[in-house]
Amino acid sequence: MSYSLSEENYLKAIFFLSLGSSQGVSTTDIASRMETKASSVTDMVRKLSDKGCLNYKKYQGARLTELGREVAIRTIRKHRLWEVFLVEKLHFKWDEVHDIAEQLEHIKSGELTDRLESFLGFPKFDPHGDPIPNKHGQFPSHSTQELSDCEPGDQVLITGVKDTSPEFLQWLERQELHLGTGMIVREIFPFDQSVVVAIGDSNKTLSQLVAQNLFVKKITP
Amino acid sequence: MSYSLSEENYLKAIFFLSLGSSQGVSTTDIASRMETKASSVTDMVRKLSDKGCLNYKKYQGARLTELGREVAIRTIRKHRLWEVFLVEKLHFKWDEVHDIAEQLEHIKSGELTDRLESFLGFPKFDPHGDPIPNKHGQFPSHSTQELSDCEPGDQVLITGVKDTSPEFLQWLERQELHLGTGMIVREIFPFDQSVVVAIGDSNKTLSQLVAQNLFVKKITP
DNA sequence: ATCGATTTTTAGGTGGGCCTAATTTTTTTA
DNA sequence: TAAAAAAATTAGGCCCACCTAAAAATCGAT
Repeated sequence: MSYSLSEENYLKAIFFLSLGSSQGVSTTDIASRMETKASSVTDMVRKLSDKGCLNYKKYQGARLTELGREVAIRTIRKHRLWEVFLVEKLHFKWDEVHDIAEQLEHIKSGELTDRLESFLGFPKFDPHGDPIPNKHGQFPSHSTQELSDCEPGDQVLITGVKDTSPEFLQWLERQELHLGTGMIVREIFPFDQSVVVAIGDSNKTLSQLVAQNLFVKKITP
Repeated sequence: MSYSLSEENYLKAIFFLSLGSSQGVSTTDIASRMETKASSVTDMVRKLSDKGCLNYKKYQGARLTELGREVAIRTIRKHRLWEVFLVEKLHFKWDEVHDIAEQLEHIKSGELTDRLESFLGFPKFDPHGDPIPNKHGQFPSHSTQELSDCEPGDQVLITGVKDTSPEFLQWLERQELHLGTGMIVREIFPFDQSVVVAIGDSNKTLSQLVAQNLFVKKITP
């Protein structure tokens, strides 16, 4: 069975919307994420259901089947591997790769994906710190601890970003905050939840919004 | 202006069909090359004409405009660069890359193409010996001398193949005939035009059909 | 429980790219 | 040069992915 570009994009969207809730995903949420109309979603959800990728009953939202999950994960895998390629090999910046990877992820060839993975040295995370599933669809474990949930005294490494928009990524770039950057949480201001961190011998103040979008791993020194 | 996958494929087909004749390209020829129906071609040719890629008058065939030529060459450039990537970096065999490159050639990003070219070291020829246009659309010169047109005594290098079908490429592989392989033409049998060549210290007999599909460069020792 | 708001689906339409069948134009050949 | 053959176009329809507008189902508040 083969899947169109649109089908793959819908399955990916539904996969992400399903994370952290065992409920079916609503038509509206899918429409909002895909930037289409609810009626278009109904059409596609029905079609994907016919193809065995979704469980769907009218007015009850969509749930991925095992098959749908596989297709979604395969697509995510390709997307993230291509992002690594674009950054590591072609020296794109991490805020420039999303749109191109969005196209590359639909190239059909399992052999290509696996060879690309090998060529890249079996990376576990993409340039934004998101985990890359292996060819069996298993994700490496990764931190989902947000900087905003840390406490003064914590020593942490930046391991990923929740918001991967070019705007946020470029801002991080200008602040010299990268994956792997280590810092110590000094203080959290109660009135706006902004976070003061020490990096090397200088301090930086990060807004709550920024802190909520940085994934970190605590290191026990 | 953006071009769909189909539009790019039509322009590529018309480009190749235009080579070596300044006539317009017939609907039938395009249909045959694209494996579609003549009526579909009429539709698309009209559309591409509206877009300024073709000059087309009813019943008179299609001629590429400068714009159409640019789009075609850009697509060919991408195709051939990706083929180099697949063979050189991912170690695909030369008979395996066509279908994948056929998909990759439609990825939209001039920046990607140029960075890929640089990453690959500005290759001049693809794995089948076909010339890769540079970013200005200029093709490097290459040999179009067929082995079948050589004469006994000629020393030649294989520089390309005319037929790039997997069948032919695999056959060459099994015969240990590669790009860059050098040989001396020993004899051409008049009754079937088959060619005897010496490679190292052994002789091989190549059928006329094979010889007509091998491009060579004569070397003056 | 019912009314109103919200969500979801249905109905019907659009453009892209393709098809078959019928028709028209051009070319070939007798 | 007229008839036959070939090539090209038109007419009309299909499937995909999308849309708007209208209808139906569900949810929430009183």
